[in-house]
Amino acid sequence: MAERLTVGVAARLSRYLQVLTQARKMGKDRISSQEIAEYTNINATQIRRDLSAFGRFGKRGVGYRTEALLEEIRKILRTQGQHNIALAGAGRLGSAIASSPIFAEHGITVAAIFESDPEKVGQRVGNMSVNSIDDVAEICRERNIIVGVIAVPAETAQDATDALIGAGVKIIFNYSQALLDVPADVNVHTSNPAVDLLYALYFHLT
Amino acid sequence: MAERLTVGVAARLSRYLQVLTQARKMGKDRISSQEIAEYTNINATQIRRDLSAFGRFGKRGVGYRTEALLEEIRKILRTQGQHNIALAGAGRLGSAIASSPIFAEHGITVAAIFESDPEKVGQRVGNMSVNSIDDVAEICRERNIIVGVIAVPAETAQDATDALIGAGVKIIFNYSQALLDVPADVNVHTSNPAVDLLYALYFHLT
DNA sequence: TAGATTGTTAATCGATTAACAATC
DNA sequence: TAGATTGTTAATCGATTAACAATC
Repeated sequence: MAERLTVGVAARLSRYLQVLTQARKMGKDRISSQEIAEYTNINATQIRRDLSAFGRFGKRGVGYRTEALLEEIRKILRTQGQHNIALAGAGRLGSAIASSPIFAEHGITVAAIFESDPEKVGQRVGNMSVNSIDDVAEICRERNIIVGVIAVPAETAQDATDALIGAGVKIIFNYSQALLDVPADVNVHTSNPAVDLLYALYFHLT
Repeated sequence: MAERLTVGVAARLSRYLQVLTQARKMGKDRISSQEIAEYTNINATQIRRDLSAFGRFGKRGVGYRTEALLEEIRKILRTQGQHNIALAGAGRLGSAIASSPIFAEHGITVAAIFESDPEKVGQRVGNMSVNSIDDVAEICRERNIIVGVIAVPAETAQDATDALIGAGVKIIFNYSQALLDVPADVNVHTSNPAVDLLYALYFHLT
C-alpha cells in the first residue's frame, strides 16, 4: 500500500475532485492548474505539486484532461466505491439533505432516515420512508452503514449520535450546534455555517 | 490596528469560538485547552499557543474562563457586531437555513429571502415573506447586506449569484454544486458535504 | 503541599511561493 | 516557431509537537 496521505493533501485532492466533477458536467475536456486555482483558492503551483507527486498527469502547454485527472484522484483517494449513509432527522434540514443530488454524484446514497418522533415515522421523504430510531442497529448493519449525518436540533443531537454509534457508525457529520461526546474510535465533523461566515467576514473587514 | 491574522489562525480561532459558545450554553464556567482540543481535533499545545499570542487569558492549573475567553476571541476576530445576510432560494434547503437557530447565536440575521420562481414569491418562510429576485438590489442596499447564501439548484446558481453581486454582495456561500464565476473582489465559499465525506472516508479506510 | 494546566521554548515538518527550464 | 502550461527546484514561512518550568 502506498503512503497514507497527509491531512492537507487529502483535503486539497478532495477539492480538486469537486471542481473536476463540475468541470466535466460543463463539458470541459481540459483544465489547467490555473483554472482549478481560481475555483478552489488554492495556489496553482501547489496544485501542480500535489498532482505531480503521484505521476505526470498533465501535458505541458495544454493542461490536464478532466476525465483522466478525475479518475486518477479517485484512485489516490480510493473513493471509487459506493457508500451508504444514514441520516438522523426528517425535519427541514434532513429532507433537504435526503433530496439533494449532491451525494449521488459522488457515489454516496442516503440509505436510511431515522426519527425519534413517532409522528414522523413512516412518512415519506424523497423516495424513502422514515424509520424509527429504534430500528437503527438492524438497518445500519443490514445496509453496511458506517457514516451518519446528524440533522436534528441540538437538544436531541447527542441521543441520535449515541444511537448511531450503537449501530456501528464510525463517522458522524454533525449539522447541529451541539458538541458531541463520542468514543475515541469515532470521528466527528461539525459544520457550522455561522462560524464559517464570521471567519469569511474577518478577511473581508480587515 | 493590530496585525492581520493568518488564514490558519483565524480559522482556528473561529473553531474555538464555536466550542466556547456551546460550552457556555452547557453551563461550563471553565474549560481547558485539552477539552477544546477534544472537540476541535486541534492539538492542545497549538490552542494555548494561538491564545497566548494575544494575551494571558488562562490560569495555570485551572484553565480558561469560558465567558471571558469567548469575549477575547470575539474581539480578536472583530465579530461583535450584527450582520444581515441574504438567502437565495426558498426551497427545502433555503427553508432549513432560514429557520435555523445556528445564525442568531452568532449575531447573524437572515434578513431577506429571494426567489426567481413567481409561485414562491410572497410565501412565508420562517417569519419572513419571500421576495422576488428582481428586488434584490433595493433590499440589499436598504438592509446593508454584503453576504449572500446560494441555496438554489445548480442550474440557477450562477443567475442567483449574478443578481446578488449586482446588489453589492461581496461574500457568497455556495451550497449548490455549481462552480461560480465571480469578479475578483467577491469571495466564494463552496460547501460540499459529499466531498467532505469522501475525505473523511479516506482516513477511515486507510 | 500535590496535582493540574498554562505559557513558552526549541526542534521538526509540511505548506507556500516564485522562478524557470522542459516541452507540448 | 511562438505561446502556453507543466513539472521541479530552492527558499521561506507557518504549523505542529514534545517537553517542561512556572504557577494556580
